Amino acid sequence: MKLTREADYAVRVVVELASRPPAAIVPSRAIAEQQQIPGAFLAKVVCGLARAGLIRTLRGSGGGLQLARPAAETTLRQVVEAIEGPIRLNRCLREPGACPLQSRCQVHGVWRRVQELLLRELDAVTMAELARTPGEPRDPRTAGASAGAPAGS
Amino acid sequence: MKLTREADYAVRVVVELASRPPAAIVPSRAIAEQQQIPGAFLAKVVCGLARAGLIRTLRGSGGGLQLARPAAETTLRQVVEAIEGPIRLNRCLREPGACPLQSRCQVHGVWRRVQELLLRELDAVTMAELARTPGEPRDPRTAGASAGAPAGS
DNA sequence: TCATAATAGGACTAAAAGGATCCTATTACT
DNA sequence: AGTAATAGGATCCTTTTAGTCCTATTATGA
Ligand code: FES
Ligand code: FES
Repeated sequence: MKLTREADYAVRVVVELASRPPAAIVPSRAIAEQQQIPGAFLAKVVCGLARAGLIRTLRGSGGGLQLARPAAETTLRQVVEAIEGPIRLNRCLREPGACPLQSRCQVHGVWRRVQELLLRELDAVTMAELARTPGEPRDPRTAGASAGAPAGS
Repeated sequence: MKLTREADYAVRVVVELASRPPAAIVPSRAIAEQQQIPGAFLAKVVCGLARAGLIRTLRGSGGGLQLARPAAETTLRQVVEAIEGPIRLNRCLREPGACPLQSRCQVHGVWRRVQELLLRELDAVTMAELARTPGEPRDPRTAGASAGAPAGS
């Protein structure tokens, strides 16, 4: 019932890319330092993101990572599912027929409803929104654009 | 991002108990058959539920499981958390300070909001509601206490 | 052009959690 | 007291997760 570490890192990577100028090429090492991700582990995360088509990678000297699409067109759900696969709260929601009791299972409907709610929520958040730093002004120009800033923990 | 199997089983156990007469004593074997849970694994699930105080166990011949409280007073969240521990979508929501970036992390607020939503939803569902079978009538023979071995399959 | 340095890509290994099973202690019934 | 039925806990195996290492690829500069 919790996000994997890899997915957490993935989100940070995309947010970091989204908070830079569009189509900027950023070496993964810079992202690792900025977001406190173990450098060696980052490679694996990047691989998953690239395979899902969310980012583009450029090898060789002067290479790095680049958003494949505008940040506003990538949702939080897409990033998480790129790493973890489709979000299904329970096994029977992933493989219909896995549970022989499904027809008379009273809880099934609840899980499905909650999952739908969760997905809708994650779909509603785009990387562009997350890129606007609430407390720390990364880019001064966009400082006034952000709406109500949620309070930190 | 998915429920553990053990928690899934736990919910079924409590629902099964809730759908019988109040304070009924049901041997775990009957529950295992009714809910298609591996009999040997069920012991572990039961142990967790009993330790959390959700059910009461009676050892020895004629013993079995029993709801510790009225079904209406136990929520879906309580059952899940009894097995999995507190529901926290991300590590930084479990241990504040685990992530050094928390102050400037843009995603944190989103996770917290979604988690809050999820918890509220699970809190709103009681075992009594789940016990009422929506469309399918439960087998009348097994509605009583521990009579004999229920008909197989 | 060729050597070199910088970079991502994928294979590999250790650790943790999940899933399941066995055996033992306890109770009631005969 | 003996016996059968039942939960409780300890234990083992499997799967997933987290992390590291090495290799292939590309641009750059001598
Ligand atoms: S069959 Fe899906 S939750 Fe029970
Ligand atoms: S610090 Fe909690 S999500 Fe980033």
